[in-house]
Amino acid sequence: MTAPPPGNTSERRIAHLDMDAFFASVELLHYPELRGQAVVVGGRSVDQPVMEPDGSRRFARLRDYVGRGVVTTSTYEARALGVFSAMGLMKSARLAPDAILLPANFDAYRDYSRRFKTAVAGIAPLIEDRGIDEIFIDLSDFDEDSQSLARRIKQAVFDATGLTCSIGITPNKLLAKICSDLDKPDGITVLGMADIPDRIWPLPARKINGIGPKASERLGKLGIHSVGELAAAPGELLVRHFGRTMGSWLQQVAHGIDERPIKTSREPKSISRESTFQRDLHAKLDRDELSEIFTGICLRVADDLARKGYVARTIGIKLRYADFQAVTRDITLSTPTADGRLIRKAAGECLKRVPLDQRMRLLGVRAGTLLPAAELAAPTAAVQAELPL
DNA sequence: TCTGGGGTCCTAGGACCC
DNA sequence: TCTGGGGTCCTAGGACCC
Repeated sequence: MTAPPPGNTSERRIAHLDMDAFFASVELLHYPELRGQAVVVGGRSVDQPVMEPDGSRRFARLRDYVGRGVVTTSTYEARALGVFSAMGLMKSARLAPDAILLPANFDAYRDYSRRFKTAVAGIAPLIEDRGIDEIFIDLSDFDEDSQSLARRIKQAVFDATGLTCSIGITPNKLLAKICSDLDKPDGITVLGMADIPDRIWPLPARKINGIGPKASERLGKLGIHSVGELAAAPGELLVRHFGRTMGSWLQQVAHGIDERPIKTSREPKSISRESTFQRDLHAKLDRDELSEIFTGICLRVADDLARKGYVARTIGIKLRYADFQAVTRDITLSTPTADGRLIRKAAGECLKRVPLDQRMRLLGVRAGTLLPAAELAAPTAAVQAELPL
């Protein structure tokens, strides 16, 4: 490799790889007869397909669903009918009553997730995990041109899983993330900083990772809809409306600037479990049922902590009332723990600090300020020195 | 017939310490 | 009597992402 010219750092090459309709595509591997149909994955306690005497399979339909589930993923055919992730299943049933409904099978998705990540790592090892179905890859050290590199990675993913993905390759994570979405499914998009005015500025500001529904609505009220309009907006206007941090960030990203490095590993910050009830429950009227659920959630958090090897110094609860308003409470312990009974006790203290006159639809427990369990077991010399004899 | 579950990051006020 | 500021921890809420 040649050294970058003085006064000019060499441009990085960052890929974002996004699996196409991941959960739904894994399901289609198992039920190939559903290819080409509107298929939705989601819901709790959705029936597995039933094998008929003639060897065909009978699938649940969206119209038959009753409950509080949401769409986890849908095939492109279902999306064409207006059915997208996070939409309530009851609502999506109105749009696509005949769509096939399959229960989520997370063990299978995790398995395929490992497979595609391993396949990519065989080519390019500098990978940042971004969840079950997407990754960033640092390709800066390759000499190969981006198109052929992308084709090679996509082929490796397909060979390992039978699944397609879409890849964006650009100088940073921000642009790569936008670009992997520009030619979906099964696409490759490569661009450099010089392409920003033509390719990025016409896009809605909402396409930027970090500009969500609230921020894009506030931008809209300022007459800013596209990334280009955001780039043209006076910095002082953005800072006035969004604060200094967010305002200057908006200005940076609108010009495609993003220096965040690829993070190949990271420690978890919190571990939590939550549960939405089949029906809204009342603290007093449904006391026993609620107490059992609460303890169960605490024990699952304790189990997760133990399995992953962490102890937590803060324990918190989350509660969502029937009107969907959410409240949280948390408490810091003097000693970090992964013990289910201590977590239950701490969470119980938190629950006492919350109004319980309204019915609730959700209860959750969170363990935060995590510490590797090994560090608790072996206190440092400094800590030991402070212990009384 | 509304709206899952697992996360991260940011803000902001008050306590408390120096 | 009036006048400080910075830093960190704790807690609550909210935006956002997959």
